[in-house]
Amino acid sequence: MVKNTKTVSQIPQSLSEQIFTDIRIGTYGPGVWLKQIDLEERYGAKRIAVRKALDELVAKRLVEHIPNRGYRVYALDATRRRELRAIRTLLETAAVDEIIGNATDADVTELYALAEVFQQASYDGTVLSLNDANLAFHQRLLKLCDNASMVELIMEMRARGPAAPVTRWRTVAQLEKVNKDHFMIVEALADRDAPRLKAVISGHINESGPLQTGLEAGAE
Amino acid sequence: MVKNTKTVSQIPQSLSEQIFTDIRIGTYGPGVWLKQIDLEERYGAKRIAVRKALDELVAKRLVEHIPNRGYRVYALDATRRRELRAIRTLLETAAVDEIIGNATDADVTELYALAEVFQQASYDGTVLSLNDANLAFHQRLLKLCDNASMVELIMEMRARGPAAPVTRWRTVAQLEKVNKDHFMIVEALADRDAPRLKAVISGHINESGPLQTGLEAGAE
DNA sequence: GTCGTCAATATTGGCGCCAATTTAAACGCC
DNA sequence: GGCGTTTAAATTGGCGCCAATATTGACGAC
Repeated sequence: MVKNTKTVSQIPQSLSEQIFTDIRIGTYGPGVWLKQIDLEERYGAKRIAVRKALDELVAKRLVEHIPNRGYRVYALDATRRRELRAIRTLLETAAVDEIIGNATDADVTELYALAEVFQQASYDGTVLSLNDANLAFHQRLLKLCDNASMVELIMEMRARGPAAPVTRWRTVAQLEKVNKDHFMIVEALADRDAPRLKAVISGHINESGPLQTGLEAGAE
Repeated sequence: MVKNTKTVSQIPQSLSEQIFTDIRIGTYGPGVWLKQIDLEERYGAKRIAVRKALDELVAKRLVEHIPNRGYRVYALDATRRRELRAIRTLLETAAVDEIIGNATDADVTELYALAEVFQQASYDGTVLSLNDANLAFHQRLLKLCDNASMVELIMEMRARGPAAPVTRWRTVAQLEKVNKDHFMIVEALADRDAPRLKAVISGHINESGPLQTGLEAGAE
């Protein structure tokens, strides 16, 4: 129906977005030091650009800056992750009422297609394409929310969460769970069933990356 | 009871905080261009520091950056303000349950004292001291919320809102309303009455700066 | 008199260089 | 042989300079 597969932000990427993507993919794990010289070489960028990008990532809470030491990938502890999930649950379930109120049949059809794209990617896709497909699905869903500021905030909170390989898509079982969730979301939306949609989304946030092993954060 | 009047962040202020304060106070109104040279002189800072501070404020959504044009104070339109109020209402009412669960009698006493400090400042205080007193009250209230990330987020959302003289503390009547709200908040908290506290806070957010005149935003 | 064009001015923004600080290593002392 | 101290290397971070870009004002044509 729709070919919105990986048209998220392909070609014109700023440096901070490139680094962001690499953090998401797992190139730089939690706690890893981001040396300016390395980044200069890797992305073929000048010193100034690297610093600016790093400062932007600090503002986005993805990287922490320690004066005269450098920048390192932020490592969320278990408490922070829990708090973040609580915030996301609150925001994303709150958005449901508006979403359901605005959803047309065409929207439901498109979302179903995007859920299928993700399912396909979960078999033959890379970590990157999985992330893209997942992002596309959720962005399409949130587009139905009138409150644009709320949508931005939700996306920010999603970005703050732990990166991909460490906590998500870790096992096939979890991937299956996510897939199932997506289709349940579409279903609940098709039925205009707000309570069910909220329940599914809540579960999607809180049960997709369960039982954190706790052996991250202490890199280097 | 407590002398926490203006011990918010007095002496060791970063440049971005200084500019932030000036925006809040109304030195720089919405839409005003922040020329780097002017800021250099005003705060006696170097060019680099000014740029870094401005970039930080951009990240905080208080200033917008237009390439090769410069930085200007962000001017929220009516829609954005409404959306922001909705977000704040959602977050701050959600925090109420935890707040009530954790509140001790000592907390209530301290909050009452802070409400009185604000009341005093509303008679003989400057715009700055009013802001400080208001901030102190709300920070003390939020300290009762376990979810530290949520508290941070709420403070961020508060900071994103419109600055002081334009929309808030505009009339004596509004100031009275705010004062009354503060004491109603303390009262509802003393009674551990969650629904009432939520209602008061919701009103505090949505009715304190009512009926925006609409004659801001177009400065320059 | 008004509009379009062009020069002059002002402002932003990138870059290489160097000082300040930290980290790692080597050395010598106990 | 282990540990504290000193020295050397590496990294970060600030700064002045200059090019790129936008804006203002003046000039001239219609």
